[in-house]
Amino acid sequence: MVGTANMVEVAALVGDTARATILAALMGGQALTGSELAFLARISRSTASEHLSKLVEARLIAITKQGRFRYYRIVSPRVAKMLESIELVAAIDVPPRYQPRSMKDDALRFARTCYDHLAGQVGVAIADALVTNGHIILAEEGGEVTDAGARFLAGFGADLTSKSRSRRLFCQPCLDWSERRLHVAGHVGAEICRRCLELGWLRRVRDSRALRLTPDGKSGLRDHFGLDLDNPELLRPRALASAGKGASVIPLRR
Amino acid sequence: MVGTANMVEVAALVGDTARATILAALMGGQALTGSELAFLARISRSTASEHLSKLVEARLIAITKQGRFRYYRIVSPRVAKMLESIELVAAIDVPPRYQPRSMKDDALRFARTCYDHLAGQVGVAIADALVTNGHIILAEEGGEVTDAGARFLAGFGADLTSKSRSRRLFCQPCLDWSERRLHVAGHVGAEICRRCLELGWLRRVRDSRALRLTPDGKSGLRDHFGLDLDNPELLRPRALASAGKGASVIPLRR
DNA sequence: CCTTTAATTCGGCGGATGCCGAACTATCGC
DNA sequence: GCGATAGTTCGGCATCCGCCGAATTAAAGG
Repeated sequence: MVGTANMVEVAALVGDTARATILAALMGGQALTGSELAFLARISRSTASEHLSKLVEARLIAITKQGRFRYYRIVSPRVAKMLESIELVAAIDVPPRYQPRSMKDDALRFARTCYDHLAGQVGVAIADALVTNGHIILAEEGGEVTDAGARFLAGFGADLTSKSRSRRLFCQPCLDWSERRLHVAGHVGAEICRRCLELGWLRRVRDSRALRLTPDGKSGLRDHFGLDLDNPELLRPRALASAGKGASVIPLRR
Repeated sequence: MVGTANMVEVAALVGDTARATILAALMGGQALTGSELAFLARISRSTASEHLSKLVEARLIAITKQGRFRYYRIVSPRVAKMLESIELVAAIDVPPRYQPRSMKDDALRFARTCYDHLAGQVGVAIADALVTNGHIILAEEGGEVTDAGARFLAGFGADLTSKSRSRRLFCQPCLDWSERRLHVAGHVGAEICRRCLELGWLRRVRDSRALRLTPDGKSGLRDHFGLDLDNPELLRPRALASAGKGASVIPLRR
């Protein structure tokens, strides 16, 4: 049967603990070296090398040589989407009561990158705030930036001009597998993530997809998005006074 | 790491030839019995039973008992989406020149069900026709039914009233892995598929996801959608004279 | 040019799992 | 009830493949 044979190969590649750990790490959006990935997956360099060769050959990841280093990365958004969809099914698979928690888990649940955009409680909270304030419309089947939202995001420093296609095309919903709620993906999501890192609101945590919220980020998200991240009720953004009226512009910093 | 462990399990389940064949068969949208699936996957009943137990336990498929028969089906659209996304990556994985062809392949390429909607050349051609005639807007990131499209589809006999949410929410694009072009999924896609089967335009092929185009279907698609399926240039629908003016109503038949 | 570090290749070990047939259970139709 | 058919469970076989360490290649840098 057409397609089936290769589908098996792809799924089998993901269906191994070491390789899945590698792919999950690369889902952080950063390119990593073989040694780093071997360390993260707790396997020897030689074993990692074998896995990486297979993943490259199957075109799930790509390699960039830089001197004696070889950087690996997810090859395309399509592969990232596939991995997300597997994560999502897997997350729902298991009754929540069985999900063990750890410090590391908590960090990931709080904030992380998902290929090129934000996920976790922070990602969901930002999405909720944008929806509450009428900046975007978000549903499982599609998302859209409103006129007010375009102004607001421009003021935030997100560059939405480059991909000029329809407003809807680049604001995609992504179901968060830890929160099981929607967050913003697509070009809009990528820009929000980029800008948060640029502003120093969030910083990458070494050897992890997790992101750490800085004091600047805490106040920035409060002032600009109406989010109080000290409050355990992260999911209840407050409407901004300025919502829809055009937003204050945040200067570039750092 | 949260999520990773189970993602491995899910992917590993798909990453076996017999199980993938079973899942691919169930992607046809019909519930099938264990014996049928054993036959399709060319394994013994006992082996199939083992595989099916695992798939049920992992909640990728569900079971309905009917007397001494047990019918298996894909458990949710989310699982179907995951399988599609794997198929898509797998299809792109392999350089086209290496794809072997067979009679069976050709039937699948021509027309098939994809969980609950149409795929293959016919699926893509219908989507193209709807776009050409201004009935829907379709892009990789989202789809939408126009006012004219709503009238047209109502005339065709598709029931779009039940799910009353936004027009966009139930017209989802789905990238066809054999054609590598978009076709219509979501509620709209499911209704088009249902109606084509109801009208006897397409019929299911035994033991396959493939669909056979009937003479009625050929004339129906020509008259109502402007498609000439005898023409190898399937992908060039003609604009309908009636497009946008409200469409003729097709009576229920069969 | 020699040391150091990154990465690959190879041989061999060991665990995991897909597979079957035979025995067993469940349900139908007579 | 009894035979027939659908499906499950179990034991055992065979194969696959992930893993490691040691040897090898590649590149950087003194």
